[in-house]
Parts: sequence; structure tokens; C-alpha cells
Amino acid sequence: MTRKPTDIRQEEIKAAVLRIIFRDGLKKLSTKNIATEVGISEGSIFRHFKTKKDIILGIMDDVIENLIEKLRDISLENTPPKERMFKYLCETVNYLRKNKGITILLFTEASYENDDELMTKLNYIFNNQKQLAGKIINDGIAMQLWDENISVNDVTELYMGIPITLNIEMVLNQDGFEAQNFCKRMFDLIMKLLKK
Amino acid sequence: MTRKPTDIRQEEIKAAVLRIIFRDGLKKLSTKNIATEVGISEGSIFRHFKTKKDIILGIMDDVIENLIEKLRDISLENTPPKERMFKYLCETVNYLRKNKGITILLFTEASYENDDELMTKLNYIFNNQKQLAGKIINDGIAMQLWDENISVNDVTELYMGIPITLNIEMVLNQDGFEAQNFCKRMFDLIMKLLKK
DNA sequence: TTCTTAAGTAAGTATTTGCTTACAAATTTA
DNA sequence: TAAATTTGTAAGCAAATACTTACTTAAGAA
Repeated sequence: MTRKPTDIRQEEIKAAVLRIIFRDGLKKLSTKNIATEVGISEGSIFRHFKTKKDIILGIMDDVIENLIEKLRDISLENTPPKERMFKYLCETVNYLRKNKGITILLFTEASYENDDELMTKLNYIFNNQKQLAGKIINDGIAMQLWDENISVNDVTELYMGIPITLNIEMVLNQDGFEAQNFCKRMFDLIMKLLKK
Repeated sequence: MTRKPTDIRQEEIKAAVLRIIFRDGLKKLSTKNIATEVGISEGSIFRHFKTKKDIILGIMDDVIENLIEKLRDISLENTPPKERMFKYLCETVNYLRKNKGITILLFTEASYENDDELMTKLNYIFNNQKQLAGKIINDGIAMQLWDENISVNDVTELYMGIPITLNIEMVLNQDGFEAQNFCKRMFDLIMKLLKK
């Protein structure tokens, strides 16, 4: 019976959640299984999180803090748009590959529960990702590097499919997915879309 | 107590499943709720489907029969690739808009259950959609209409994000989603990607 | 018309769900 | 060192889950 402070246990619990989701599917995401995965009793889970939903919300907050805020920094950087776009895309892809359960959690749990609070947070994450990418594109157009006739909204809408495509490929093709240059390949496509 | 033959009830049950998923979320998809939605008792559900999973598999078979086979026809048509591509994309978008629960069911239920049989069928649907789109693109390249330097696989991978993007927009933006010309807009982007 | 079959039901089943309670023991604070 | 607080547990909660059972009744075939 080793005891650890709440903040540490909270991190362990959130990590366990993502592991279970990617490895066993959302159906196995019970408080009982989370506890077993962490190596504590089920009751202990509720020492560190008020409800199961709070764990999910906590993970979403991590995404906002660790991914969205990083993307915001990249988007606002004072570097050439092309360079920024590449960093932006790779940052997203790498984050999702490092945190493999995230995509399923975001797009599945929210529509699974159909809960307002979860939906609002998903909306925030989704819209920010889209708008911050849109800013880079608008900068490039303003600097006359890219096609001013293109609809920025359409491009960002298409862009938003990339993380999900990545995830489907990772799940369906678990072993041999060639993700090494995934972001470079997608980047080249986006560049062609933006070319004058 | 009006009685109906199995084949009719099966259709009613599958339609009810899609309605529940889109309206209330996957969590509400219990056999109890399905029965209430259809207007029969829970036990009756099991007269018409052996298990709940069989209902889901049945819906996936409908997708294969009604969407994938239609897409196959379009892909193999003897019309100009550009025309075929437009029809192909619009057929997909319209099908998913008409059957609103489908996307969530496909991408959520499969990863929710993490079940082999469901995964295999999802894989089939996903790969066919991708490969049939790829055939159109390859035809266009062979006819020297489109850029032969582009990676067909990359384009189809990006293409596969479109249905999911559509769905996220529909779910998050339930009321005022401007889907009228969604497929035209996405088509224009794909055309720019393929242009020499 | 009779008789078989298929479609219906209410009331169960065992299991799982998220969460609580009552109490024990480790750690921090006074 | 003593007291207060925090982290842990086992056992139990009501509600929900997918599915079964035993029995009824409507509809089509003989």
C-alpha cells in the first residue's frame, strides 16, 4: 500500500485511461478497469476525481494546455507561413501519435455521452485548431505567397480531417502504419492547395 | 399489439438505431431504448436479431450494399474522371447526410467495442471507399488530365477525412450547418490537388 | 376451420455500471 | 510526540446492461 499525492495519482489515472482506450476500446473504460490499470482499488479513483466524467474533462484540459496552447504559439510565431504551417501540422501529428487514445476520446466519448460540457470542450478544441491553422493561411495570403482566391475555411475544413484519418490508419493498421513521413506527405498536399 | 413480419421489423429497428445515435448519442443505444423507439417490447428485439451486435453488423451491411456498391458503380463508369469524381463525392456526402447516425456508428461503435468482426467490416468499408476513389484518380492520370507526380495514396488519405469532417460539422453545428454546397466546395479543393 | 408458426409480451436472469460508506493506516502538521 | 489530514481499502449500493424464459395471441397455410 504505497501512497502517492493526488496530483501524481491524477496523472497516472489519466494516462491509464488513454492506454485502455487505445488498447481495449472505450467499452472497457470502466472505473474498475481504470483502477486495475493504475494498480489501486476502485474506490481510490474517487479520491482523486469526483466523477468519471471529470477524468475525461481533465484529459481534455490537458489537450488544451499542451496541444492547443502550443499550436497557438506556433500560429502566432513571426516566421515564414510555410515554415509555420509545417511545424503546426507536425506538432499535431506528433502529439496525437504520442497520446494515442486522444483522438478516440475526443471524437468518440463526446458523441458517445452526448454531454453538453464535453461537447463544449470538444468544440473549443476543434475550433481553435481550425482557426489557428486558418490564421497561418491568411498570413500567407496577405504576404502574397499563396492563392488569394482559395476559401480559407474550406482548406481548414479539409485540414481537420487529417488527425482523424491518421487515427483511423493507426487503429486499423496498428502494426505497419508508415507514419514516419505522414506529416511531410500531408504538408505537401496542403502546399499544393495553397499555391497560386 | 400489431404484428409485423421480421424483415419489416428489422428495417424499423435499424432505422431506430440510427435515430437514437444521432439524436441522443451512443450511450443511449440500449436494447431497452431501441425497443421503446420502435414501439415494441425489449424481448421483441431479440425475435428479430440474435444479438445487439447483429443489429450493428446489419447496418454495416446496408452501408456496403447501398453506399459502397453504388460508389463502385460510379467508380467503374465510362465517363470523364472529373465528372465521376464529382458524382462519387456527392454520393458519399448525400448518403451520410441522409443516414445521419452512420458515421458515428462506423467510427465510434467499432472503436468502442474494439470487436474483430466489427473492425473487419469497418476496414472493408474504409478501404473500398479509398480504393474506388483512387481508381478514378488513376484513370484521370492515365488520361493525362491530372498531375502524374502526385501520390494517389496521399490524396485518397486526405479525401477520407472529408466524411468525418462533415459529421463533426453536423454534430457540433447541428442547426445551421451550410451543407448545401459542401460537396462542391470539397470537390473544388480536390480538383486543385489533382491539377497538373 | 383447424393448426402450425411467427411475433408479441412481462418478468425474470446474472453481470456490470458509477459511486458511496465505514473504517484503517500512512504522512504531514502542530 | 500527538493530532489532523490524506490516501488507501473492502464491501455494498441502486440502477442499468444484454439477453432468456415461459407463456399468449395474431396471421397464414392446410
